[in-house]
Amino acid sequence: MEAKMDDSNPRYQALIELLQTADTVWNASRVFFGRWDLGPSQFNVLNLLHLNPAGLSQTDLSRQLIMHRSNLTGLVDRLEKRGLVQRQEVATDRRAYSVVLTTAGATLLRDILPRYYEEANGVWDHLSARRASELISDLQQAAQNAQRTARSEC
Amino acid sequence: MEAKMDDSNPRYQALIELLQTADTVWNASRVFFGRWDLGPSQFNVLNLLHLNPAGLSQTDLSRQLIMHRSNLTGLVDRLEKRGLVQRQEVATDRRAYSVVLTTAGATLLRDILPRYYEEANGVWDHLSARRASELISDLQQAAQNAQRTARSEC
DNA sequence: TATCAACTGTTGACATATAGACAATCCTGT
DNA sequence: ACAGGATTGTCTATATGTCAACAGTTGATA
Repeated sequence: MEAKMDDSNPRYQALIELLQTADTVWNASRVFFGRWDLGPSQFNVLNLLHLNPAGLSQTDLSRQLIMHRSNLTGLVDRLEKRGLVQRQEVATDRRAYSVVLTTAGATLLRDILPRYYEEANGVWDHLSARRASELISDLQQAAQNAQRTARSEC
Repeated sequence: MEAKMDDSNPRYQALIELLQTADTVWNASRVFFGRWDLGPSQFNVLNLLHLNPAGLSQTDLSRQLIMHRSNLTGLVDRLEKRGLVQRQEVATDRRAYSVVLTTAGATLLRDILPRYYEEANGVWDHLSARRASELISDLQQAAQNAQRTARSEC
């Protein structure tokens, strides 16, 4: 017996709820980062560079952020204009830049991160650490299924 | 004892996973709707109009889609240019339009919806209907927490 | 070595999102 | 009746995302 497939199906509802919740969380993060005049994507770049002090190429960044490399041009432009990151030439490859955090960028990030973790924690206040782990694996499975679907589309 | 708040905290991981999964699902939906040359937002508009045959004003649409009304100008423009929706003047309010599905729009939607429900179902294949319901309430709670946080920011 | 495919960052055209300002219109309270 | 505040859709500027095309660079192979 196949599951009923319409807009009253709980799995469909769960998908809608997933998208809406993520949108709400994303918007809340936009408000949060607004305090420092940063977008969530700008923060993600800073955060990645913080985890990779040696620097990352724009293509590396685009892969980790799961977005097209052309986005990184403007994203890094704006961060560089504010002096938070810096494009460094790579001796071994004249095509690529190594994007690194500046001192100002690192300082800003040290200000943001503790509050960020605190806010993030608050979102799942009602969840035990154990349930959080279950949730993670459910979500990962869903992402895999969605990606499989998308690939089979091509 | 406070929970440890850094990037190894399972609640933080769950938040990151939520955002990544939603992004993956959203991208998969973009690929899916690409078959009909529609963006997910365009589909959402059509879907809402399908549920409201009497039509909705652009402000109504913006509220249900949780986005700024100015977005609806271009969104409805593009759908109207393709003949999928129509702006109808409202007798009782000369400021507002009533946006309605055209016959072509309804036909297109009837083609899309069954396949859409099927794909949506596939994303949560691994979840029982019962677990799906639990997931929904967890997500709703998270959305509430995030929104509360965002409001207290202002 | 010469060539050619793959990769790098940039650009342009476009879709989608925000925010703020605007004129036209509506509604409410006096 | 009318003044003033709220609402509606649109416009602009800006940020963010897609994709395709591009030139310059790299590297592998004949």
